[in-house]
Amino acid sequence: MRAAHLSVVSKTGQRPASDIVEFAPSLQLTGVRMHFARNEEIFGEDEPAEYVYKVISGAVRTMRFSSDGRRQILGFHLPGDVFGIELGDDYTLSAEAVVGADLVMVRRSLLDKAASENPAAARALLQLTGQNLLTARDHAMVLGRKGAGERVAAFLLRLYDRSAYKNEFDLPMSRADIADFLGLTIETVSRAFTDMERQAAIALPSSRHVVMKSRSALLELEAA
Amino acid sequence: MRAAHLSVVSKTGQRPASDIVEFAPSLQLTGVRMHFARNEEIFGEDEPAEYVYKVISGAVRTMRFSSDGRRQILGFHLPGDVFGIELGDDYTLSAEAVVGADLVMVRRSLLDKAASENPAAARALLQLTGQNLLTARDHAMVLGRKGAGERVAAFLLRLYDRSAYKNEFDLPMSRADIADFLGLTIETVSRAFTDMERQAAIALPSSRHVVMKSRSALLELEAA
DNA sequence: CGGGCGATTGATTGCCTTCAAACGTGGTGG
DNA sequence: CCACCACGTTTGAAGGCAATCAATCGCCCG
Repeated sequence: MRAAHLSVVSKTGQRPASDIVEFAPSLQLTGVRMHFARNEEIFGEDEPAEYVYKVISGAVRTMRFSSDGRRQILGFHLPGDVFGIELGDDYTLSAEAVVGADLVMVRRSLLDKAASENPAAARALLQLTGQNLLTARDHAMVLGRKGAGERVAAFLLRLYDRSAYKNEFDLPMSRADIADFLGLTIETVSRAFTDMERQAAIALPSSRHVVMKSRSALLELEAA
Repeated sequence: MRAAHLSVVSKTGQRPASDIVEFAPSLQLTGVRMHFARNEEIFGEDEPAEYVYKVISGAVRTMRFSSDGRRQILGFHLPGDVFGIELGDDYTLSAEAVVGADLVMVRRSLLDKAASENPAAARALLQLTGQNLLTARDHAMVLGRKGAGERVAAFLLRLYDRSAYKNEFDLPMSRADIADFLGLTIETVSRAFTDMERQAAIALPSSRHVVMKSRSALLELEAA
């Protein structure tokens, strides 16, 4: 599983197809489209950072582990998102497919070359990194200063804003993923969902499908 | 206080002096040296991001506030550190001097110009942003998955590693600052210090002076 | 010497975790 | 087709850790 992408053949047997990744209007690079199965590793921490990825469909989680095995999910990546950008030689986090996912992988050397030759490309790369930084800081705010209910509300609101703006959306990730993203436990996340349903802020036709019943109620629950 | 830097004269009456900031060996820009008094605001969130700063002496905290007033400190900046880099028009966080601090402030337009004209400068700017991202992710790990004692131990270890490598060092910031950085309360931080002293991992001749007695003990306390 | 602020310590509360059990659902094999 | 199993989720009960509330201490400065 670990080296699946090195051979450019996923263990699920998908054939690669050439594709184009648009990092920005002025930065388009060719890559290879790949499919990863649910829970399949895309890359691991400390491996050489050879590729950059863009999500076509599905969802990806990036994460780090502490020495005693605790997992912190640093982000979820949805269609259109780019992940796996590194400045050093190795990945500083791991990535796995949350559900079956189609990705385009672009050789990192291509991106580096574009950035060094083309100021607009360099600018786009900086923008992407800067955006990641803003997101990480927002998340630090959530982790450092919000209670359980507030964290889950913030999570749903952010996911809602990122989804194609419909009144309802699917959660690609499990309660365990959400818990490890928010610094909580599975049970606490589950209870928060139940509470929000009880308060008629959302409805849960199934555990992975969320109906927004009152965005403003969620905003209040987010509090901070 | 808020607009102190716009006139390039601190309210403490220091006269500015021209100075050079080295962002990287290949990126040196001229700026103005300024002094900020303890707790003086350097810039505020949503203000135009007109300057970038480098710490000459003292210490600076960058932070954000939630709507209900809770404060999250995102980082402490010590001599040699650069802060205040933004990609958008406005600052996305606030900065204050933790103790009296000498800073060099460089017009952001100078940095942008250098980055757009000089690939090495663009590279240096990207590196700085990327380093900030790594730091933010490390901190997310601390906030999301560590207990109180572990957080304080991690904080001390990181500060120790950043200090001129001596066996002891001063804490420029208050317990309240540490608490708001680690997502804890003043009391919990204080108890963690007391515990570490009791376990002979550190000594506290005064509340702001730390003597490293056993780095390995602290590493164990950091656990994750 | 007094005042004020930051830090420490103690007592109690409360929220989240932990431990435990039951539920539901999707997939598989009989 | 249905029984059964596995896994994810929900729910309940109990415990623990950090927050809160409260008081004292110590130190710097006036």
